Amino acid sequence: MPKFLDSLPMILSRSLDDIMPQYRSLFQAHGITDQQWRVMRALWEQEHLTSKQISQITLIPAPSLVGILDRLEKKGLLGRLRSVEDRRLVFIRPTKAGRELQEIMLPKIEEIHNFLIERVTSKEWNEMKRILDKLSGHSGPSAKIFGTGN
Amino acid sequence: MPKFLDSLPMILSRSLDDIMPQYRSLFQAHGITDQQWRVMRALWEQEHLTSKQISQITLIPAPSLVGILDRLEKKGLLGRLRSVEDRRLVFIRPTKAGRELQEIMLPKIEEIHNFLIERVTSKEWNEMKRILDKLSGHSGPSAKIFGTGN
DNA sequence: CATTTATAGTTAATATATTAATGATTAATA
DNA sequence: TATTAATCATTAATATATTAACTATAAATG
Repeated sequence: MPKFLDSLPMILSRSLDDIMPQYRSLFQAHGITDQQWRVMRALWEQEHLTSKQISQITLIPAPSLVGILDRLEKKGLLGRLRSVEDRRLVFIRPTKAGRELQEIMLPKIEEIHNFLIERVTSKEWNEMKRILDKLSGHSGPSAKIFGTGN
Repeated sequence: MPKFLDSLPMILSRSLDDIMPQYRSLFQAHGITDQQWRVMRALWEQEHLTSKQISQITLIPAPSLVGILDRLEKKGLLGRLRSVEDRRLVFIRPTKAGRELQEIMLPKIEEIHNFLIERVTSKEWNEMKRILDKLSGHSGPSAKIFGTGN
């Protein structure tokens, strides 16, 4: 295999390209996009999040999030509310329709997830996460010495 | 860890978000983007590729590739040439400037690559690739029964 | 208290992803 | 051979990523 295809970015991109279509057909069936689902999903466990928090949880960059929230708001799936204590903050909450969508989609999402991870053993799954974490620099010796501090 | 963050898309996206900045600063220093480098890199081993082939190698979707090739052509890093045998094909070739950029950048890219994989053992690196391949459905029993045929 | 500094959300400009459709060309088939 | 089907590159429309800059607000500091 040429080295190019064996680089970490290409390996990860290839995996994403392989698995995302299996999720995407579900997203499309419900009229939302990958990133729009990420936001709705983030609101499942905590339905009182600021834009900043959603950005951090979903890994969606803040400038992208603005438009995504706009579209989800227009679809009636969530609402924005500016904080009164700190007027810089904007709280995001799912609407009734948003919560209903979450409840309909979550089981199907978990089905896909289970279908995927059934391809490996529980040990392999954990190994993969551990190794990826090391590659990201989140563990190992250097991680304890140099921290980004974010 | 909440289940959301433990999904395969989020795990892979997180890893990409962690490692790409290390490459990106190099790309920026040479005035190109991630995807533009992917194309130039693909032309390293075979400098006579069609758009279709580049799309497959780089995982860049064909419609995106059009603009990327436009910009690389405008920067004088590659040229397009329509095939005479099959006039549907367009051959892509790096220019002299393009080959020079490849030669300058490749060693630095490999430096970053080595820096990253030094975080894990050779065994772990291969394990990770094997497990990701299984998750993608490229190995294991099902892969031998159901093929996409593409 | 006045000024500086930091933070959250946003806008702007450019590049890329996604899906569908189109034009030109070639291959397959009646 | 005339027609149909398939293929490659491309365009179009919408959504998102990336970087820089900007606004409003709050915190820190002199």
